[in-house]
Amino acid sequence: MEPQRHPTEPVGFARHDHSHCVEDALAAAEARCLYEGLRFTPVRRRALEILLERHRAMGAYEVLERLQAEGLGAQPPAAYRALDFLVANGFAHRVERLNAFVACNHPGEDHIPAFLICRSCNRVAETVALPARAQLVSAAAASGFEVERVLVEAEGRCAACRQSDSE
Amino acid sequence: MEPQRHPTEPVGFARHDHSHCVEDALAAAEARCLYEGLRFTPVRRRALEILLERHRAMGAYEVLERLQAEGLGAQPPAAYRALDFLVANGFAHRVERLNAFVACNHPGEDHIPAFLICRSCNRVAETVALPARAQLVSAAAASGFEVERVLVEAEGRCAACRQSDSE
DNA sequence: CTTGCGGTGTTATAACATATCATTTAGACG
DNA sequence: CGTCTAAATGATATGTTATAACACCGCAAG
Ligand SMILES: [Zn+2]
Ligand SMILES: [Zn+2]
Ligand SMILES: [Zn+2]
Ligand SMILES: [Zn+2]
Repeated sequence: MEPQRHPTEPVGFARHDHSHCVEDALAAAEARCLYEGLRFTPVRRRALEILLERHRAMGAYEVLERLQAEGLGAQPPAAYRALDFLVANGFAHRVERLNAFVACNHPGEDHIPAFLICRSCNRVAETVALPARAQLVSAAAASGFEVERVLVEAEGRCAACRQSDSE
Repeated sequence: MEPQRHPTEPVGFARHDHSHCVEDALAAAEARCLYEGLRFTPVRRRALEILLERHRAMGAYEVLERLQAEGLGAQPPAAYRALDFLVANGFAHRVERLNAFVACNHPGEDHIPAFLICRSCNRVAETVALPARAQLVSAAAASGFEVERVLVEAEGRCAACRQSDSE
């Protein structure tokens, strides 16, 4: 119900002060919405908070469950609408491989995300994919294809899971 | 029901001799299965043929429909099993963005596919993503993440669709 | 023959996503 | 302040994609 307070919760695959990262990201989102005239409604705010709390990719129905528990929308469309808003405005990304959503690690930075997805613990780390995009754009140009959006996702195993495997 | 015979049917976004390309790919798959001791059963063979005929990304249920029409399996698992076999052995790829499958353009070549997906006509062209993989692997190494599989998909518009747009 | 394994048939259900229409709310405007 | 409008939400229903689970069959090794 309330954010986890352990100061070294893993995010992506690194440890960090989780309580601050949730608060900061939420505050930043709030500020940016105000600035850009976007409506950061309770459902949307809470949906982002849910993604941030876990710092994992979460399915829409998983988010929905938590919204329901607090009376913020009871049906699938509520969750999808909130998540669509977050994705459309760069507060979160959709991870195609998992049919799931994850809070953005570089909000407000105008970037092309790339994801590292651990197939054991399902955690997701976000990095950037600019070189991949450049390569693809030039490859595409040969056939007259115009690239609008690029999606880069790597599947593998994170350090922690590889470690625990060999134990 | 029977393969399209138009000699300049588009594949990916280029034109080519489609009738031969279906036959050739099927024969090559057959040969490779024989060589590697894989069982190229009627359902699997026909599923690949269906993907090749269209040379588009097809949903599992779309493939299923066509299999059903020929009495080759009536339920979803039949299609998923056949498609899983094709993907596992490199005869086809899964396009995550579309939750769909497409016959491989470089069978037997041990490659990392990248896809160009036209958001208008839904056609898919396959190209290669080696540089993207290298970049990702090195980015991942910093956090101890081991990349096993890389997925690169670009969304945009093909030459034909851009053309017809401006008309 | 018989035993095991891979492939298939079949049922049921899980998981993900959207169309549609009614209702409410927030803000713009006169 | 009222009233209009557009955006957001509520609610119902349904569509789409994917898998779990178990039964059965055929083939080939032992
Ligand atoms: Zn991001
Ligand atoms: Zn892990
Ligand atoms: Zn391929
Ligand atoms: Zn097109």
